[in-house]
Amino acid sequence: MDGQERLENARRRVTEAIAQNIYLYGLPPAAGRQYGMMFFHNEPLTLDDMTEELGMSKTSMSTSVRALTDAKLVERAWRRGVRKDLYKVKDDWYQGFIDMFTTKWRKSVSLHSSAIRRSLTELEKLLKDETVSEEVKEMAQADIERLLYIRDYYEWLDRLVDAFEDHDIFDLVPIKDESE
Amino acid sequence: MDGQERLENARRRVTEAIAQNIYLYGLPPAAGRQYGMMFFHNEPLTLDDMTEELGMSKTSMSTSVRALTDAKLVERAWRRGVRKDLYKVKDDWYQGFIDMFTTKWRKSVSLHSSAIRRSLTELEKLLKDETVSEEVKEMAQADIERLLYIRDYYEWLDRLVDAFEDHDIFDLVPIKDESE
DNA sequence: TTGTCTGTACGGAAAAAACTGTACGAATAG
DNA sequence: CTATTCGTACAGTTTTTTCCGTACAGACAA
Repeated sequence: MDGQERLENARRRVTEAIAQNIYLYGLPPAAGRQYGMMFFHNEPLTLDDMTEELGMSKTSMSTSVRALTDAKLVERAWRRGVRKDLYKVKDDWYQGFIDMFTTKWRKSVSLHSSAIRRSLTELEKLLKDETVSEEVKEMAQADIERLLYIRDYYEWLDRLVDAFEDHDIFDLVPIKDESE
Repeated sequence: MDGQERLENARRRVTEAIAQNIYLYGLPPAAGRQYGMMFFHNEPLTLDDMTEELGMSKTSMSTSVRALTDAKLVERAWRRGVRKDLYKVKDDWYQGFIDMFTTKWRKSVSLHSSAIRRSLTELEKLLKDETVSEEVKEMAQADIERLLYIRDYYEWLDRLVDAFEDHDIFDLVPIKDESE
């Protein structure tokens, strides 16, 4: 086994690990392989480069590089004299994690919060309604308590996302200082 | 619209929000609907209850309640005199979030760490090899630096998971005190 | 033991997602 | 202006995932 091959082995192992975990970022494994491939290239790559490297269609490269860009894992690069779009991996993985975490959970919080708010007011109204049977009111009361609990939970989750977005999380879990 | 119906509306809205976000726990929407349904029931439910409530097959109920259990979102309950298996939702959503977070990311860290470790030693060996061309060695050197960076990142991620598992996260982002 | 009931493994059907090739709009070069 | 080149929308195909019905193993009752 020559040097080139051993180098590729080392790269492939890590790339495969990325591919198998990229689902945590909501992306399919192929996007992970694409990312891994880009990660080990010094130069920004064009869609055609990727097509050649991975042996997949250019359309696939286009759609998944877009997904990677949306996920803030990849960004466009510019280089004078090159007309094609160039892409490179963003190199701050800590920020990448934070971006993923905040966008995913912020969306979840917002969706749930509005649903909870609406249902709560609807149930409160129901409690005051004379025409509603006592039996239904009891169930509504129980539901309200449940909703108040999860409302608090989502409020906590929102503050958790804040803590990541504002980098307060690094106070609790600091990044290892290189100088140590 | 009568009271019963309005109650069901309120429940359905929240359940649908759950269904649309349960993918964050790695589960399909149907499992989310199942969870939502269970959430609004006071009593633990059997598989047959769920089949009736959701109009889905018993096999589906079985597989997805297992997935929910594995995800620590649901647990088995016992009730004397009932031979069938009973299930209820776990009521600590904070712990549920932590369980999901830790299992998912711990697995990711461990997979990556071992891949990185292996590839690093392979590349180090390659650097010391006389027969390997200088050109390849340069690429290997660049790869090593990249791998050292992400090794630090995963070490940080591991500590982050610790912070959740050990509940240190509640120091940074406290749960709202009910008495306030 | 035999009969009944419960949960799940398994194979196939239905639904969803990923991937490809063609075709076209936008941008640039000449 | 025309010709070329790039990226992506779209429709169709392939692959993967989800869901169902049957059948069976295990537990319990009698």
